[in-house]
Amino acid sequence: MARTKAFDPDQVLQQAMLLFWREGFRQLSMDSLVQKLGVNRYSLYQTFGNKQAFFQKALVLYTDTVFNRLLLPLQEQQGKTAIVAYFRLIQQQLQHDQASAGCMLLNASLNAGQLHEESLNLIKNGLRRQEESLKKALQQAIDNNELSRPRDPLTASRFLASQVHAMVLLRQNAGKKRVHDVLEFMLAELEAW
Amino acid sequence: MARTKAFDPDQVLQQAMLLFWREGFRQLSMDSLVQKLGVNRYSLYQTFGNKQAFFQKALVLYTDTVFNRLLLPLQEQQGKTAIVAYFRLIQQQLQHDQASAGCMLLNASLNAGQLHEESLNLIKNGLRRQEESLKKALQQAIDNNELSRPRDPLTASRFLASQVHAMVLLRQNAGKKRVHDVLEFMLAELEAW
DNA sequence: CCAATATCAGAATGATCAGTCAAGAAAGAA
DNA sequence: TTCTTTCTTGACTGATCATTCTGATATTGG
Repeated sequence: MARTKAFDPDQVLQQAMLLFWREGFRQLSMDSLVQKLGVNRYSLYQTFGNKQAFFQKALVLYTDTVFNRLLLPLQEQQGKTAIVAYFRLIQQQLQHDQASAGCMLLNASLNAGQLHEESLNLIKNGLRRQEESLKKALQQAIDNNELSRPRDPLTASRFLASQVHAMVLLRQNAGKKRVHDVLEFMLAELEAW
Repeated sequence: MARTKAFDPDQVLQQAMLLFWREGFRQLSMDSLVQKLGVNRYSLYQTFGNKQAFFQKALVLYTDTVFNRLLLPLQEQQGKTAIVAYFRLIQQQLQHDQASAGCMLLNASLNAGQLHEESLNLIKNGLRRQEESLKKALQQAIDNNELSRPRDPLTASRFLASQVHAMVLLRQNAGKKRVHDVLEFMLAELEAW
């Protein structure tokens, strides 16, 4: 019936996601995408829509394949164990070279001014899921009497989410070892909770 | 001998600093600066140099008048008291409307790709001063036996600096009350150190 | 009041940006 | 084969960017 695409959209979207993650929406130009993806401009527009839609698709892919996957320990394990497992997983992920790009959701939220509402909603939802997963695990920890002193689960979950964000952002400016050490310190504090 | 400037460079730089702080180097165009400062393009170039130099001057002004000033409690007080006073000052500052712009140094460091080396050095030095001020106060706290258990001052100072950064960044995405609550939580944790 | 000189204003330059167009190439259906 | 549909290509548009030029205009020392 018609000519077939000369590229695999899924694979190209994956590559584009990595680029948007590293460079951000505004910094990454369509010219640059054309060059780095090896796909023609117009083909990109026909396949993914305009730049905003393209970024959004990349954001969804990131959330599904990276962000949500990191939340699994919080959902599959219980209480304090789940929280520690989550922090350990973050610590491990931050040792990868890729991690110097930080978190695509956090990066995007800090440059919220350049984005459109749909993208902002995706970001907000992702971060809300993170906070709620932490809150659920914290509530379990409280119910199981795992904490040495009482803490409000809502504020504590926000505190813990901020801790994770701080480590991710630290990784963008500092080396792996430093992040590992500070996270080890943080885990020692958490053990004393 | 010659005509006098129709504007006060110091005052204009102050305004420009607020704009660069809020909007960032790349997002804030010279067109926009011309319009918002009410000063002619060419006059800006003659007075402050190119955009990069202009941003750098704004960065220096920010460091001198905002960032370093916030470090004073760490230098004027001692040990744990100094640290708590610093966190309290941060908490108070984050209640201002202006604070939703975050920290100019942190913002800039997270968009390091857009900046030139001189600006990056200014940022690195500022953040290093923060970390070292915290380390000094921590060392005092350890020497005075103010901590309930031993902690490595270097890692702990990096941890505390990250805490502050996390709160500042939280303020960019969340409302004042939320930041206040989480910081109150953090101070309660710190009390137990 | 004059002349020297710095400032001002707006237009102009060349680069880069997102997005579009028209013509041709490929792939399957008939 | 031939036709139709979709994809590809590279040039093109108009907007925005940082920076500079030019021709005034204003100020101040003499």
